[in-house]
This record gives sequence, structure tokens and C-alpha cells, in this order.
Amino acid sequence: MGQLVDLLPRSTFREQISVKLREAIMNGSLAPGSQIVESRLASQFGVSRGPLREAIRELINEGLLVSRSYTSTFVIDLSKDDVQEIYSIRTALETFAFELVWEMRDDWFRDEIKRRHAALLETIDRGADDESIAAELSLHSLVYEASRHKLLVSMWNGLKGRLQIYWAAHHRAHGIRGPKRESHDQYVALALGDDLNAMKAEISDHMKRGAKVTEAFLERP
Amino acid sequence: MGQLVDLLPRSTFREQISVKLREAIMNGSLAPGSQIVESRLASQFGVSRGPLREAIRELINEGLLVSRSYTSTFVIDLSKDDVQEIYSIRTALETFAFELVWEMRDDWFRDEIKRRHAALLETIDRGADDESIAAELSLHSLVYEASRHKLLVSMWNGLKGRLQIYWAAHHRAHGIRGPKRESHDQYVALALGDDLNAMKAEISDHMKRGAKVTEAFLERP
DNA sequence: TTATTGTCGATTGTCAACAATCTTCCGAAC
DNA sequence: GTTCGGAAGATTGTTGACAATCGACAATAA
Repeated sequence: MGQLVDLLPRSTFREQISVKLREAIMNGSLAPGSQIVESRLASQFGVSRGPLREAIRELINEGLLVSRSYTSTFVIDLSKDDVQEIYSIRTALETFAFELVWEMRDDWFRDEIKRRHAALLETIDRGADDESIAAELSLHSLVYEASRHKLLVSMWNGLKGRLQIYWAAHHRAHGIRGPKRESHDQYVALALGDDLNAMKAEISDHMKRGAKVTEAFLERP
Repeated sequence: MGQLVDLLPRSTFREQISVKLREAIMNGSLAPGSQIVESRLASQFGVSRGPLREAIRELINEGLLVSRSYTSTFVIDLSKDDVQEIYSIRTALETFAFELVWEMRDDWFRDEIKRRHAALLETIDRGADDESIAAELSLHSLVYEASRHKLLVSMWNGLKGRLQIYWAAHHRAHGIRGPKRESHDQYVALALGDDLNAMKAEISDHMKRGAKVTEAFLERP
């Protein structure tokens, strides 16, 4: 028997706030380094500090906020080392994901990777920077999703959040453009091909390029 | 300049509770699958539900507890798939850690790995099961610590917690002994040697053996 | 008997007031 | 001028009461 009506989205304030907060950080309404004040945010959201604090704790655990006891809470501002670490772990995790997926690639996988790549190209052509970032991350997410490895997916989601903050904030601050049009041609071609080692090499290169570009933001005066 | 005195351990209730709770889960006072009731725990700890809830959320994010809105929260009970996933990710992460560390291994690393291995052997000889588990995890932790990769360390800590719960609980439940005496001879020897590929192969084998042993617990009637 | 509805206890979610802590700044002592 | 101390303000931490939700069981009607 099918679903007669949609499930009502009954969720707690904590859940709603944590997604709203995440959005606000990702889209730059809350800039990296800016201070979070519980009482102010609570009244903005129209809730009390209780559920708000729990949502904040969630983002702290995800590494999106940092706090000092009794004193203050801030949106993270990634350092050069942090970015380096994220990219190096990404290389390890995404390589592992491709190893898991390689023999399981099916029509759905092939169609979906083409679809997400096309979506990425479309946002680039439209000049929609923020959407390009999301589209690029969505393209990379595919292999994690396809791996059916829950732990791996959750680790990737953690990294993804931090990368997105970082990119979005710096693009806005410096007027830098999103991903280049041809940046994922090789990645997608190899992911559809039959040479796993070439794919691994491409992941490694791709991440090195990404780390370099991203680091460059930080060296601006 | 070094640290003159220890930092005073002035911490919030939330912090204290979260470590106490983690301990209670790890040492089996709170068995896998058992229910957590906020009001009961709060009065046991002598605090109100506020900070307790925040501590619980922390453990939920770490994957040690699960909760259903408005209904109940439980200590996790790992499934066969979960264990499989933990070991497979461990293989990827620990391999990556050895790649990072390999050329940086120094006297401290060599001394420390021998020291931790000796400590493991000592607990095994004493028949101290719980301590053996901690000692084994401490031995494996070394390469993560030595990598100086903060993200990698934090991911490992997440896995470590779940593994420890799992092992401790099942050892208690089934009267199974801790790690075998010779289980890490090869691992330590290769970590001190000069063949990175052999080390990687050993990690892969080691994890496969671990996954097998651990899974076996689950198949008991 | 069986399906439906109402009720009740248990548990988690939310709130608003109050406490503890940290930082800043100002004034006094030297 | 510098250092010390302490008050004031800002922010997070904690509390106890109250609200919302869920699951089970009893009451009811067909």
C-alpha cells in the first residue's frame, strides 16, 4: 500500500534550528569568525535558549562553531593547516569510496554521475557561484552515497560542511569565481571508465589542485 | 615556556557528565541496548536535566546513543554491518596514517610503540581483560597521534569509542578473552621496519581478522 | 470478537528566571 | 607611569516547572 499523504514534518525546535543555523553559516549570513550570542539568536528564532544551545552544541561537534566556556561562541575560521588536513583526508576517503564502489557501478551510477556533472556545468554557465559550490559537492557526494557505507557517508558530510563554509565565505569575500568549467571532465570520464588506478591518481591530483587553490585565498593580504 | 602547573580542571557539568557517561557505557555499567532516562540519570548525577541533555546529545552525535523524539533514548547495540563498516574504515584511515608517519618515524615513535606493546602484553599476562582492550586501542592510537593530523585523530577517536563499547560489552556478556598475546607482534615489527607495503598489507589483514572475531560474537544464539 | 477511540503514564521537549564565570575598565596605591 | 584590585557588564551555564508527544491499555461500539 502506498503513502496516502505526505508525512507531516513534525520536528523539534532543536532540529529546525540546527538546519537553519547550518544554512546561515553556509550561505554566509553568519560569516567565519563572527560571534554567536545565544540570547540574541534565540530571540531571532523566536525560541528559548534551551533548544538553541542544543543546536549550537551540534554545530560545535560538527566543527562549524567553536566556543569558550562562559565566554563566547564563534563561527570557525579555517586556517591553512585545516584546509590542508581536509583535503588530505578527502583523498583517503574518496579513494576508499571508489574502491568500494568500483565493481558495483551500475546504470544508475553512470546516469547519476552524468546528471550531476551536467547540473554542475549548468550552474557554472549561469554564473551562479553559490550553486556551483553545492553542485560540485553534490557531484563528489555520489561515490559516497553509492558506497552504501553509512559511516563513510557521515564522515564525508562532516567534511563537506566545512568545505562549503570555507568556499562560500571566501568566494564572497574575494569575489573569486566558482569551479572552472573543465575542472571535472577528467574526474567524470575516469569514474565511468575501467582503470581504477587512473581514477585514484586523478583523485589525488584533484585534491592537490583543490588544496592549492583554496590555500591561495588565505595568502591574500 | 612550558606549563608551570596543571590547568585547573574547572569544567562544566555537561563536560563532566559526558565523560562519566562515556565511561559508564564503556565499562558496561550501561549495557548496549539499555534505555537511558533523562530524569533518572539527572538525579543520579545530582544535576538538572539541562546539562544532562546536552551531554546526551554529545554522545548521540558520537554514535554511542540513539534517540527517538519524545519517546526514548538507548545505548547503541552495534549490528554486524556496523562492525564491518568500522573495521573497513579503520583500514583506510590507519593505512593513511602510516603513509603520513612513515618518513617521520623517530626515536620517540620507536620507543613509544615498544612501550605500548609491552604494556599490552603486561595486561594480557595479568588477565586484565578491560585493560587489555584499552591497551590495544592505545597501541593503535600511536600512529594517529604521531601523524599530527588533528582531523584524522578526531575521526579515530570516534571509531575507538564505539569499538571499545562493543568489545567491552561482549567480552563481559560472553566471557570471551581479550586480545591474544601474539596478536600484535607482526604489527609492531613491521611498524618498526622499512617496508611500507608490508605494513599496509598487515593492517588490512589485522582488520580482517578483527572484524571476523568481533562478528563471531554476534552469531551466538 | 474485533476494530476504533479515549485515556493515562512515561518520557522527551521547551521555557524563563537565576547563577557562575570571564573580560573590561576604572581608580587607587605605590 | 605602573600595577593591583575590584566593580560592572556581557555571556554562557544551570535550574525547576510546564508543555507536547508517544505507546500502551482500557472502554466502547459494531
